[in-house]
Amino acid sequence: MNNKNQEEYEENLSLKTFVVLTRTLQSIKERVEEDIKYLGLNPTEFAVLELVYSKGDQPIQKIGEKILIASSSITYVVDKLEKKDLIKRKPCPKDRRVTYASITTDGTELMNQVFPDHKKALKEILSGLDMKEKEELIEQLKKLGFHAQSM
Amino acid sequence: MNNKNQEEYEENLSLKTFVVLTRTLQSIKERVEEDIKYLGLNPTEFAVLELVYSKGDQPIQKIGEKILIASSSITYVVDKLEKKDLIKRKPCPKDRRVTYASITTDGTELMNQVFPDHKKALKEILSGLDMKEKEELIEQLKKLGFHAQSM
DNA sequence: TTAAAATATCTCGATTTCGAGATAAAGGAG
DNA sequence: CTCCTTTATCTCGAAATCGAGATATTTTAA
Repeated sequence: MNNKNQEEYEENLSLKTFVVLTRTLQSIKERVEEDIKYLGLNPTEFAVLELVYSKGDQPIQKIGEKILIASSSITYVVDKLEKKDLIKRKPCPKDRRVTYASITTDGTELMNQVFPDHKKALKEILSGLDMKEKEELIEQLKKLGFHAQSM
Repeated sequence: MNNKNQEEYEENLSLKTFVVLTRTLQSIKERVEEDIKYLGLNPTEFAVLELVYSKGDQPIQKIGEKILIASSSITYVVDKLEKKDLIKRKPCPKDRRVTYASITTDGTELMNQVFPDHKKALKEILSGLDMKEKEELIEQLKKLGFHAQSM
Protein backbone atom coordinates (compact mmCIF):
# COMPACT_ATOMS: atom_id res chain seq x y z
CA MET A 1 0.00 0.00 0.00
CA ASN A 2 1.55 3.20 -1.19
CA ASN A 3 -0.67 5.56 0.76
CA LYS A 4 0.60 4.14 3.99
CA ASN A 5 4.26 4.59 3.10
CA GLN A 6 3.55 8.09 1.96
CA GLU A 7 1.83 8.87 5.23
CA GLU A 8 4.66 7.35 7.21
CA TYR A 9 7.26 9.26 5.25
CA GLU A 10 5.50 12.53 5.85
CA GLU A 11 5.22 11.87 9.56
CA ASN A 12 8.91 11.11 9.82
CA LEU A 13 9.77 14.15 7.76
CA SER A 14 7.74 16.31 10.10
CA LEU A 15 9.49 14.91 13.15
CA LYS A 16 12.82 15.48 11.44
CA THR A 17 11.93 19.06 10.60
CA PHE A 18 11.10 19.66 14.23
CA VAL A 19 14.37 18.11 15.38
CA VAL A 20 16.52 19.99 12.89
CA LEU A 21 14.78 23.24 13.70
CA THR A 22 15.49 22.68 17.38
CA ARG A 23 19.13 21.83 16.86
CA THR A 24 19.78 24.67 14.48
CA LEU A 25 18.36 27.22 16.85
CA GLN A 26 20.28 25.65 19.71
CA SER A 27 23.57 26.02 17.83
CA ILE A 28 22.85 29.62 16.99
CA LYS A 29 21.79 30.42 20.52
CA GLU A 30 25.01 29.01 21.90
CA ARG A 31 27.07 31.32 19.71
CA VAL A 32 24.94 34.32 20.52
CA GLU A 33 25.22 33.54 24.20
CA GLU A 34 28.99 33.38 23.88
CA ASP A 35 29.01 36.71 22.14
CA ILE A 36 27.27 38.53 24.99
CA LYS A 37 28.52 36.53 27.96
CA TYR A 38 31.34 38.96 28.67
CA LEU A 39 28.76 41.66 29.38
CA GLY A 40 27.48 39.72 32.34
CA LEU A 41 24.06 39.51 30.68
CA ASN A 42 22.18 36.42 29.70
CA PRO A 43 20.22 36.28 26.41
CA THR A 44 16.94 37.30 27.99
CA GLU A 45 18.43 40.31 29.71
CA PHE A 46 20.19 41.31 26.53
CA ALA A 47 17.00 40.95 24.51
CA VAL A 48 15.10 43.22 26.89
CA LEU A 49 17.88 45.77 26.88
CA GLU A 50 18.09 45.67 23.11
CA LEU A 51 14.36 46.17 22.78
CA VAL A 52 14.31 49.22 25.02
CA TYR A 53 17.46 50.53 23.38
CA SER A 54 16.16 50.36 19.84
CA LYS A 55 12.43 50.90 20.35
CA GLY A 56 12.38 53.31 23.31
CA ASP A 57 10.37 53.04 26.53
CA GLN A 58 8.22 49.91 26.65
CA PRO A 59 5.36 48.90 28.91
CA ILE A 60 6.54 45.86 30.83
CA GLN A 61 3.60 43.97 29.42
CA LYS A 62 4.74 44.59 25.82
CA ILE A 63 8.21 43.35 26.59
CA GLY A 64 6.80 40.00 27.56
CA GLU A 65 4.93 39.74 24.29
CA LYS A 66 7.98 40.51 22.20
CA ILE A 67 10.48 38.42 24.11
CA LEU A 68 7.98 35.59 24.51
CA ILE A 69 8.20 35.27 28.23
CA ALA A 70 5.65 35.02 31.06
CA SER A 71 4.70 38.18 32.93
CA SER A 72 6.17 36.96 36.19
CA SER A 73 9.46 36.31 34.43
CA ILE A 74 9.64 39.84 33.04
CA THR A 75 9.32 41.26 36.51
CA TYR A 76 12.33 39.19 37.46
CA VAL A 77 14.42 40.17 34.42
CA VAL A 78 13.55 43.84 34.72
CA ASP A 79 14.52 43.70 38.39
CA LYS A 80 17.92 42.35 37.42
CA LEU A 81 18.51 44.99 34.77
CA GLU A 82 17.40 47.67 37.17
CA LYS A 83 19.88 46.47 39.79
CA LYS A 84 22.59 46.74 37.15
CA ASP A 85 21.47 50.32 36.42
CA LEU A 86 20.89 49.55 32.76
CA ILE A 87 17.18 50.27 32.74
CA LYS A 88 14.78 51.90 35.17
CA ARG A 89 11.05 51.70 35.79
CA LYS A 90 8.91 54.72 35.00
CA PRO A 91 5.22 54.95 35.91
CA CYS A 92 2.91 55.82 33.04
CA PRO A 93 1.06 59.03 33.83
CA LYS A 94 -1.94 58.26 31.60
CA ASP A 95 -2.60 54.76 32.85
CA ARG A 96 -1.54 54.07 36.38
CA ARG A 97 -1.60 50.33 35.88
CA VAL A 98 1.27 50.60 33.42
CA THR A 99 4.98 50.75 34.17
CA TYR A 100 7.50 51.53 31.46
CA ALA A 101 10.94 50.05 31.25
CA SER A 102 13.26 52.83 30.15
CA ILE A 103 16.94 52.66 29.30
CA THR A 104 19.36 54.59 31.53
CA THR A 105 22.39 56.61 30.49
CA ASP A 106 24.60 53.70 31.50
CA GLY A 107 22.46 51.37 29.42
CA THR A 108 22.61 53.60 26.38
CA GLU A 109 26.35 54.00 26.67
CA LEU A 110 26.83 50.27 27.01
CA MET A 111 24.70 49.52 23.99
CA ASN A 112 26.32 52.22 21.87
CA GLN A 113 29.57 50.53 22.65
CA VAL A 114 28.63 46.90 22.04
CA PHE A 115 25.62 46.77 19.76
CA PRO A 116 27.39 47.39 16.43
CA ASP A 117 29.80 44.56 17.15
CA HIS A 118 26.98 42.34 18.29
CA LYS A 119 25.19 42.81 14.99
CA LYS A 120 28.34 41.96 13.10
CA ALA A 121 28.78 38.84 15.21
CA LEU A 122 25.21 37.81 14.54
CA LYS A 123 25.79 38.27 10.85
CA GLU A 124 28.80 35.98 11.04
CA ILE A 125 26.91 33.38 13.04
CA LEU A 126 24.15 33.31 10.42
CA SER A 127 26.46 33.43 7.41
CA GLY A 128 25.88 29.76 6.62
CA LEU A 129 23.28 31.08 4.17
CA ASP A 130 23.55 33.98 1.78
CA MET A 131 21.04 36.82 1.81
CA LYS A 132 18.69 35.41 -0.78
CA GLU A 133 18.62 32.10 1.03
CA LYS A 134 17.92 33.81 4.33
CA GLU A 135 15.03 35.71 2.79
CA GLU A 136 13.56 32.48 1.47
CA LEU A 137 14.14 30.72 4.77
CA ILE A 138 12.27 33.47 6.60
CA GLU A 139 9.32 33.07 4.24
CA GLN A 140 9.16 29.34 4.76
CA LEU A 141 9.56 29.59 8.50
CA LYS A 142 6.75 32.10 8.65
CA LYS A 143 4.45 29.76 6.75
CA LEU A 144 5.29 27.02 9.20
CA GLY A 145 4.88 29.27 12.22
CA PHE A 146 1.61 30.85 11.15
CA HIS A 147 0.07 27.50 10.51
CA ALA A 148 1.16 26.14 13.87
CA GLN A 149 -0.08 29.25 15.60
CA SER A 150 -3.49 29.16 13.97
CA MET A 151 -4.43 25.64 14.97
CA MET B 1 27.90 54.54 0.10
CA ASN B 2 26.37 51.33 -1.10
CA ASN B 3 28.63 48.93 0.75
CA LYS B 4 27.45 50.31 4.01
CA ASN B 5 23.76 49.87 3.20
CA GLN B 6 24.43 46.38 1.99
CA GLU B 7 26.24 45.54 5.21
CA GLU B 8 23.45 47.05 7.27
CA TYR B 9 20.81 45.15 5.35
CA GLU B 10 22.60 41.88 5.85
CA GLU B 11 22.96 42.48 9.57
CA ASN B 12 19.28 43.25 9.93
CA LEU B 13 18.36 40.23 7.84
CA SER B 14 20.45 38.04 10.11
CA LEU B 15 18.77 39.39 13.21
CA LYS B 16 15.40 38.85 11.58
CA THR B 17 16.28 35.28 10.67
CA PHE B 18 17.19 34.63 14.28
CA VAL B 19 13.96 36.17 15.53
CA VAL B 20 11.74 34.32 13.06
CA LEU B 21 13.50 31.06 13.78
CA THR B 22 12.89 31.56 17.48
CA ARG B 23 9.22 32.43 17.06
CA THR B 24 8.52 29.62 14.65
CA LEU B 25 10.01 27.04 16.95
CA GLN B 26 8.15 28.54 19.87
CA SER B 27 4.82 28.23 18.07
CA ILE B 28 5.52 24.64 17.15
CA LYS B 29 6.66 23.77 20.64
CA GLU B 30 3.48 25.17 22.13
CA ARG B 31 1.36 22.89 19.95
CA VAL B 32 3.51 19.87 20.66
CA GLU B 33 3.32 20.58 24.36
CA GLU B 34 -0.44 20.78 24.13
CA ASP B 35 -0.53 17.46 22.35
CA ILE B 36 1.29 15.60 25.13
CA LYS B 37 0.12 17.53 28.16
CA TYR B 38 -2.70 15.10 28.90
CA LEU B 39 -0.09 12.41 29.50
CA GLY B 40 1.29 14.30 32.46
CA LEU B 41 4.64 14.52 30.69
CA ASN B 42 6.53 17.63 29.69
CA PRO B 43 8.39 17.82 26.36
CA THR B 44 11.71 16.76 27.83
CA GLU B 45 10.27 13.73 29.56
CA PHE B 46 8.41 12.77 26.40
CA ALA B 47 11.55 13.16 24.30
CA VAL B 48 13.49 10.84 26.58
CA LEU B 49 10.71 8.29 26.62
CA GLU B 50 10.37 8.46 22.85
CA LEU B 51 14.11 7.94 22.40
CA VAL B 52 14.20 4.87 24.59
CA TYR B 53 11.00 3.59 23.03
CA SER B 54 12.19 3.82 19.45
CA LYS B 55 15.92 3.26 19.85
CA GLY B 56 16.07 0.80 22.75
CA ASP B 57 18.17 1.01 25.92
CA GLN B 58 20.31 4.13 26.01
CA PRO B 59 23.25 5.10 28.21
CA ILE B 60 22.15 8.11 30.21
CA GLN B 61 25.04 10.03 28.73
CA LYS B 62 23.80 9.46 25.18
CA ILE B 63 20.37 10.69 26.06
CA GLY B 64 21.83 14.01 27.07
CA GLU B 65 23.59 14.35 23.74
CA LYS B 66 20.47 13.62 21.73
CA ILE B 67 18.06 15.67 23.77
CA LEU B 68 20.58 18.50 24.12
CA ILE B 69 20.46 18.75 27.86
CA ALA B 70 23.11 18.94 30.61
CA SER B 71 24.09 15.75 32.39
CA SER B 72 22.75 16.93 35.71
CA SER B 73 19.41 17.63 34.07
CA ILE B 74 19.16 14.13 32.63
CA THR B 75 19.57 12.64 36.06
CA TYR B 76 16.59 14.72 37.12
CA VAL B 77 14.42 13.79 34.15
CA VAL B 78 15.26 10.10 34.36
CA ASP B 79 14.41 10.18 38.06
CA LYS B 80 11.00 11.57 37.21
CA LEU B 81 10.32 8.97 34.54
CA GLU B 82 11.49 6.24 36.86
CA LYS B 83 9.09 7.41 39.56
CA LYS B 84 6.31 7.19 37.00
CA ASP B 85 7.40 3.62 36.19
CA LEU B 86 7.86 4.45 32.53
CA ILE B 87 11.56 3.72 32.40
CA LYS B 88 14.02 2.03 34.74
CA ARG B 89 17.78 2.21 35.24
CA LYS B 90 19.87 -0.81 34.31
CA PRO B 91 23.57 -1.06 35.10
CA CYS B 92 25.78 -1.89 32.13
CA PRO B 93 27.64 -5.14 32.79
CA LYS B 94 30.55 -4.33 30.47
CA ASP B 95 31.28 -0.84 31.77
CA ARG B 96 30.35 -0.21 35.34
CA ARG B 97 30.42 3.54 34.90
CA VAL B 98 27.47 3.32 32.55
CA THR B 99 23.78 3.16 33.41
CA TYR B 100 21.19 2.44 30.78
CA ALA B 101 17.75 3.95 30.69
CA SER B 102 15.40 1.19 29.64
CA ILE B 103 11.68 1.39 28.90
CA THR B 104 9.33 -0.56 31.17
CA THR B 105 6.28 -2.59 30.20
CA ASP B 106 4.11 0.32 31.32
CA GLY B 107 6.19 2.68 29.21
CA THR B 108 5.93 0.49 26.14
CA GLU B 109 2.19 0.09 26.54
CA LEU B 110 1.75 3.81 26.95
CA MET B 111 3.79 4.61 23.87
CA ASN B 112 2.10 1.94 21.77
CA GLN B 113 -1.12 3.65 22.66
CA VAL B 114 -0.19 7.27 22.09
CA PHE B 115 2.77 7.43 19.73
CA PRO B 116 0.90 6.87 16.44
CA ASP B 117 -1.48 9.69 17.28
CA HIS B 118 1.39 11.90 18.37
CA LYS B 119 3.09 11.46 15.02
CA LYS B 120 -0.10 12.35 13.24
CA ALA B 121 -0.49 15.44 15.39
CA LEU B 122 3.07 16.48 14.65
CA LYS B 123 2.41 16.06 10.97
CA GLU B 124 -0.59 18.37 11.27
CA ILE B 125 1.36 20.94 13.25
CA LEU B 126 4.04 21.04 10.56
CA SER B 127 1.68 20.98 7.62
CA GLY B 128 2.24 24.65 6.86
CA LEU B 129 4.78 23.37 4.33
CA ASP B 130 4.44 20.49 1.90
CA MET B 131 6.95 17.65 1.83
CA LYS B 132 9.24 19.09 -0.79
CA GLU B 133 9.35 22.38 1.07
CA LYS B 134 10.12 20.63 4.33
CA GLU B 135 12.99 18.74 2.70
CA GLU B 136 14.42 21.99 1.39
CA LEU B 137 13.92 23.71 4.72
CA ILE B 138 15.83 20.94 6.46
CA GLU B 139 18.74 21.37 4.05
CA GLN B 140 18.91 25.10 4.62
CA LEU B 141 18.60 24.79 8.37
CA LYS B 142 21.42 22.28 8.40
CA LYS B 143 23.66 24.65 6.49
CA LEU B 144 22.87 27.36 8.99
CA GLY B 145 23.36 25.06 11.97
CA PHE B 146 26.59 23.49 10.79
CA HIS B 147 28.12 26.85 10.15
CA ALA B 148 27.13 28.18 13.57
CA GLN B 149 28.40 25.02 15.22
CA SER B 150 31.79 25.13 13.52
CA MET B 151 32.73 28.64 14.55
C1' DT C 1 51.95 -2.65 35.98
C1' DT C 2 50.92 1.67 37.70
C1' DA C 3 50.02 6.56 37.75
C1' DA C 4 47.56 9.97 35.20
C1' DA C 5 43.96 11.27 32.15
C1' DA C 6 39.42 10.52 30.46
C1' DT C 7 34.62 9.18 30.99
C1' DA C 8 29.88 8.42 33.18
C1' DT C 9 26.87 9.50 36.59
C1' DC C 10 25.32 11.92 40.43
C1' DT C 11 24.90 15.71 44.19
C1' DC C 12 24.20 20.28 45.40
C1' DG C 13 23.26 25.03 45.17
C1' DA C 14 22.00 28.68 42.05
C1' DT C 15 19.55 30.61 38.09
C1' DT C 16 15.76 31.02 35.05
C1' DT C 17 11.17 30.38 33.96
C1' DC C 18 6.53 29.31 34.96
C1' DG C 19 1.54 29.42 36.74
C1' DA C 20 -1.82 30.72 40.06
C1' DG C 21 -3.48 34.11 42.38
C1' DA C 22 -3.28 38.99 44.68
C1' DT C 23 -3.74 43.87 44.00
C1' DA C 24 -4.80 47.98 41.77
C1' DA C 25 -6.49 50.66 38.06
C1' DA C 26 -9.28 51.38 33.86
C1' DG C 27 -13.19 50.54 30.80
C1' DG C 28 -17.96 49.23 29.76
C1' DA C 29 -22.98 47.99 30.53
C1' DG C 30 -26.88 49.08 32.48
C1' DC D 1 -22.82 56.61 38.84
C1' DT D 2 -22.11 51.66 40.17
C1' DC D 3 -20.96 47.08 39.40
C1' DC D 4 -18.53 43.83 36.60
C1' DT D 5 -15.00 42.68 33.52
C1' DT D 6 -10.65 43.38 31.68
C1' DT D 7 -5.91 44.70 31.93
C1' DA D 8 -1.13 45.42 34.02
C1' DT D 9 2.02 44.29 37.31
C1' DC D 10 3.72 41.83 41.07
C1' DT D 11 4.29 37.96 44.78
C1' DC D 12 5.09 33.43 45.87
C1' DG D 13 6.15 28.69 45.54
C1' DA D 14 7.37 25.17 42.33
C1' DA D 15 9.54 23.21 38.19
C1' DA D 16 13.31 22.88 34.91
C1' DT D 17 17.85 23.56 33.77
C1' DC D 18 22.56 24.54 34.61
C1' DG D 19 27.59 24.36 36.20
C1' DA D 20 31.00 22.96 39.41
C1' DG D 21 32.65 19.52 41.64
C1' DA D 22 32.49 14.55 43.90
C1' DT D 23 32.89 9.65 43.07
C1' DA D 24 33.69 5.53 40.69
C1' DT D 25 35.41 3.24 36.80
C1' DT D 26 37.98 2.66 32.57
C1' DT D 27 41.59 3.78 29.37
C1' DT D 28 46.08 5.32 28.15
C1' DA D 29 50.87 5.90 28.33
C1' DA D 30 55.14 5.53 30.43
